[in-house]
Amino acid sequence: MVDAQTMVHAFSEAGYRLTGPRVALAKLIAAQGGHFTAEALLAESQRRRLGLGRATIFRSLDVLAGLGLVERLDLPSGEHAFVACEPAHHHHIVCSVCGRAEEVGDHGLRALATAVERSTGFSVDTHRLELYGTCPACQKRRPS
Amino acid sequence: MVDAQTMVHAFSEAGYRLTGPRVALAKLIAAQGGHFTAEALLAESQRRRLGLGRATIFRSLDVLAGLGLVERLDLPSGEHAFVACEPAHHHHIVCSVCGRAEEVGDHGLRALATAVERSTGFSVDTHRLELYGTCPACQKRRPS
DNA sequence: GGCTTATTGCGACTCAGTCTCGATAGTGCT
DNA sequence: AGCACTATCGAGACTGAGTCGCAATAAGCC
Repeated sequence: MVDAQTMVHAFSEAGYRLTGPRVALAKLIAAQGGHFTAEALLAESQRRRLGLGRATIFRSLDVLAGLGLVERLDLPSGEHAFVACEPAHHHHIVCSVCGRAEEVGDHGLRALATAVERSTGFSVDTHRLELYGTCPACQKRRPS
Repeated sequence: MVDAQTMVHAFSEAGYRLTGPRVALAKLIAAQGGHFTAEALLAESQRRRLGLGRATIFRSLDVLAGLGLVERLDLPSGEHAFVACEPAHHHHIVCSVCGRAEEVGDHGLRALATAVERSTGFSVDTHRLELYGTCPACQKRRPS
C-alpha cells in the first residue's frame, strides 16, 4: 500500500501541478483497501461531494499509472481495475473474496521467461502475471 | 492452432446445435493467424458477406471460451482479444509486432504459485500469465 | 413433413472511457 | 501581493464495445 503523501509528492516531483483534485484523489485511492475500479472512485467521490469529474479521475489514474504508483489489472470477470503499489517490478495476488491485493516478488518468473525464450525462440519484452486466490483472513473466516 | 473441424465437432459434442453461422465463424477463427478481436471477426464477416450479427459473434465466442477452444486475453493496450487454442492449461506468448500467438507450457509456474502461497499465506486458485515479445520471424525481419 | 425449441439477426440499449472546450487555478516572476 | 502563462479542471457530448429483448428462422427429432 502507498499513502496519499507519497502520491502527492510523486506528482510534483514528476513536474505535474499539485492541484486540489489530485490531492483529493490520492486520498481516495489511499483509502481503498485493495483493488478498485475507476467507477468505484467516481461513485465514492460523488458520495463525498468532492466534485471530481469523470474525466479528471481517468486522467489522473493514467498519470499515476505512468508513474508506476498504480497498476492496471484485469480481473477474471473482464473488468478493469487498479491497485496502488510501489513503483518496482512485481506482480499482484488478488483475493477473490475481499478484493484485497498484495504485492508479490519475482519468485523465479525471470527464469521462466528465459526458459520460454529458449523453447519458443521469441524474445520476451514484457509479461503480466496476476494471481487470484483467497487471503489468509478470508480463509479463516470462511474455510471452504 | 486449431482447425475449423475441431471447433465444429466440439460444438455438437457439447450438445450445441451445429448451425451455419457457427460453422462460418469457426472457419473465420481458424483463418486468423494469431490473436484477434471480436471486432475484427465482425469486420471480416461483413467483408465476406457472411451476414453474422454482432450478437452472434459475441455469443459464439463465449461458448467457445467456455469449451476452452478459445481464450480471452488482455493486450497491454487494454483491448480484449482472443486466441484459438487447445483446451489444456497453458499460457500464451504474443508477438507484439505481428500479433501471432503461441502456446507456452507450464515451465515451473506451478512451483512459483506454491512459493507465493507459502510466502503470502494466500491460497492460489487461478492465475493468468501473458507474455509479450517478438517472434523469431519478426526478429529476423526487423532486428531491433 | 411437421413440431419443438435453440439459435439467429436486428436494433435499441448500456456503460466505460475519451474528447472538446470554455472556465479555473497552480506556479513562477516581479 | 499582483500578474501572466498555461496546465488542469468539470460538464457534457460522443464513441465503441458488449448486452439484451424479441420476433423470425432453422436444427434436430419424431
